[in-house]
Amino acid sequence: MLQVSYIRDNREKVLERLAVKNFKQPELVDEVLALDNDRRQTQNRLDGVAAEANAAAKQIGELMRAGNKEEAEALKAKTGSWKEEVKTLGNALAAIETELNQKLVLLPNLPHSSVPVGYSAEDNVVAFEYGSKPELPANALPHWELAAKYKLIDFELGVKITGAGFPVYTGKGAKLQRALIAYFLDEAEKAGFAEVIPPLVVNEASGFGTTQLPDKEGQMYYINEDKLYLIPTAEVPVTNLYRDVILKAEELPVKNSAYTQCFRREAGSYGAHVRGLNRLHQFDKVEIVQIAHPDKSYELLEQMSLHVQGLLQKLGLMYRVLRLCGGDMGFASALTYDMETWSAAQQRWLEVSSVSNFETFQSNRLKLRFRNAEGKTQLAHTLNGSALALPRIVATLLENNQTEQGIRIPEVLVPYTKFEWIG
RNA sequence: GGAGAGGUGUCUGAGUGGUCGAAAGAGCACGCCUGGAAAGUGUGUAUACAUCAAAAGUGUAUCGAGGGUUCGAAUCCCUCCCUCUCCGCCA
Repeated sequence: MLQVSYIRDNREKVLERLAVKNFKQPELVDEVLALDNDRRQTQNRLDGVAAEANAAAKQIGELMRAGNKEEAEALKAKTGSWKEEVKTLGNALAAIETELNQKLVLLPNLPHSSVPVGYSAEDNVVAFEYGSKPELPANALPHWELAAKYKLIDFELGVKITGAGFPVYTGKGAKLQRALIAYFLDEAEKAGFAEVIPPLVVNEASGFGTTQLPDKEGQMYYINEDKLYLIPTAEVPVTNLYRDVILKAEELPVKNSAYTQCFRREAGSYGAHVRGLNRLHQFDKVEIVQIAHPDKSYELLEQMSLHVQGLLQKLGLMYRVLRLCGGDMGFASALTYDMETWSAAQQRWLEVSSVSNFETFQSNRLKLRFRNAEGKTQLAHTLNGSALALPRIVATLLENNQTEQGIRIPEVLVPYTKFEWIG
């Protein structure tokens, strides 16, 4: 969430930036500022009264110790009104803060100056395109049919034991999953990301820290009995590793990678675009996360983008990089690149990665800070990216690499799969 | 699931009504000492908010969370949360 002090000092800029994000309730900014003003005034008065009451209490203690009971009693008699006022002002302050926070969490992050103006996915800018469309055999199949033909993924079996969107990977399909996970983790390690295996369920505080809550609880599976959420991405547990932490400047950047399964309710999705592996309730993903010094975060974002692109290149996939426009960017992001691979049989682009810099938007909620050169605490920047999400990579691999003889496994994966062909 | 113990600063740990943001030790930082290091020694070492142009300073809050008693709460009372130990179950 945005820092109130920043909004206070940069009202015009905040409004101008929110407009780029196509934010519909700019009036919230002034409401926040008014409440902030209230808050400061109220706290000021409360602090003053509390100071008087504290001083009196201290004096009473001294008088009692000196055995001066009469004066102590006289002073006691005067404390009643302060007590009342402290309570009243305290309640008022709490109410103001509650309202302030309710409004504050509704404000999205401010987009970086390089973010293109736009309203929807149509307005995203293609920043880079790599590779060329593969030539497929005449009888080319979409991945869900390939998966059935070679017995790689059984969607119906998943429906039986769980429901739609929970595929069962079988045979070489299962091995391919494991190979991709291991390959992505190894590549992340080479790039300096330290692997962690976090819990797959998180508490409410974690969901709030990375901004899934309070807004997007509908996207997450919730375990009512224990008040825990199934993670929609490893971003949530991994970034929350550093909640309430003050890092040393020399510890930055913190770089972690994690493979987790991800769970998304994706309520209301249907149709051809969600067929097969295109959209699942449970899927595998390797995520990379960084905690960065504010001066370095954009440089690191570019590095993460290049890391993801390197993976796609080594897998031999045609892809493009999108610079998301303000209207299509996530709530918490300041700058996002989406990577999409070309799915040759479906004849469409599939999003396989999203790399974002959240600046201090998450760290402000997480209270994730570092000690800067002046020895003061300062909010760190958080970044993350998928490197990579498996299902659509698998979809693209199957479709784009299909031949008359079967499906060719990319060279870099063979040491992991231990087979070169599916077929 | 049953029984018990406990939550204090970076850590260990003292503190059962006032002088406690909190002893002591460890750690860490800086200095002295040293040819250099170790040892020794000295000093410092929470966070947030407010006030201020800013810093200094000052005020307020925070000893798991919330509420209560009291002039005054880390300390007493209530509720909740969490952790640990033992037993049971179990990969």
